[in-house]
Formats: sequence, C-alpha cells, structure tokens
Amino acid sequence: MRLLHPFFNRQTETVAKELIGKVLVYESEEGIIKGIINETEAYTQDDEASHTFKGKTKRNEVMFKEAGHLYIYFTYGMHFCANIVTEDENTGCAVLIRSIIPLEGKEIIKKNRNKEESKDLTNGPGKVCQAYGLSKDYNGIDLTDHKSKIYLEDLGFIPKKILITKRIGISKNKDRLWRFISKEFTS
DNA sequence: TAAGTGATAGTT
DNA sequence: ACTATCACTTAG
Repeated sequence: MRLLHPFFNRQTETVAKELIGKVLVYESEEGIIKGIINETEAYTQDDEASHTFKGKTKRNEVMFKEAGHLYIYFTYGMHFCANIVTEDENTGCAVLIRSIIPLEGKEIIKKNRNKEESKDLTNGPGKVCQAYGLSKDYNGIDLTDHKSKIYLEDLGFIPKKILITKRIGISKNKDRLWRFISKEFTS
C-alpha cells in the first residue's frame, strides 16, 4: 500500500528511520522501477546543514510544502538529489534518499546509469536520481497524490539492523547522528 | 585523494 | 558582475 500524508507528517528523524525498508516506486514510460530504501538522512530548518536554514528561496521552496512532496535539487554541476518533505507545512524539513537496493526494472536502471555491471548502481543520492531518471522536472510533485507515478510503498521489508551515523558530505552541524542505514532486510 | 561541473545565493 | 559554496561521482 502507498504511504500517505500522515506517514510523512511526523518528526523528520522518525520518518528518516522508518523510510528504511520502504520501496520507492516509479511507473515510468519504459516500465516500473522499484527499489528498497536502505540509506536516508534527515534535514530540518533549525539545522545549519539544511538548505532551508536561512529561510525560503526559489531553490528550496518545495521543502516548505506539505509533507509528502518530492524535493529534487541540482548540485555540483551534474547531480540531482531526491528528498521527501516531512512535518507540517512551512517547517522546511525533508529526508534525503541516499541509497536504494534495486528490486524491479534493473535493466532500465542500468540503461539510465550507462552501466553494464550491476555494481554501485544506486548506492548514492546522485546515483538514485540518475537510475530512476529523476531530474529537476520532478521537483515539487506530491507523492501522496493517487495520480502520481512516483510514490512510496510498504511491501513488508523489515530492516535487520539500522545503523545510525553522522551525515555525509556536509561542512556544518557534522556531528548530528541523522543518517540511517540498513545493509540487510527480512520480509 | 582530487578533479570535474554549473546552478545558486549572497556580496560588490 | 563576481565569488564561494555545494546534502556528489568517478577514476586513479
């Protein structure tokens, strides 16, 4: 079943942890792509590392929408990263999807990633977007809308053990333990 | 470990 | 206009 607004409209840290094991689905033109989320990070407005720390801008405005919207930003001149908005409207919080484990549509993923081998296809936030074909065009869509071709689903995967660590690639507020990872799942 | 890449936001 | 920074990836 599809995850709806109440799931996302909770404390960011909680949503980040509970998204581990949920499935990111995209019903693309080329076919269905599904993957188990196995790494996330939390970002809130009172957090110096967050895009929203200094308030609303053109770039981050989606993070101030209602929980369950998709925030996609462009960075380092070549990469997109996908986030899911959390908490109440106007709070500027989101969860970054850092990694997934491909379940379905692996051929499409390989093609999108321009790779032959199945190694390191989706273990990084930029890689996940490239694998799913997500770009700026998808910024701001509502994942909880039943018409949306992109959504999250609970297929019953249970993380074996959730690791909690510091976040990656940030220069401020480095010590906060807001990164969640699981290597294995049971169903 | 380091270079590549260009939009973004803030400053002149 | 100019500049610093950037929630990254890849190759070496």
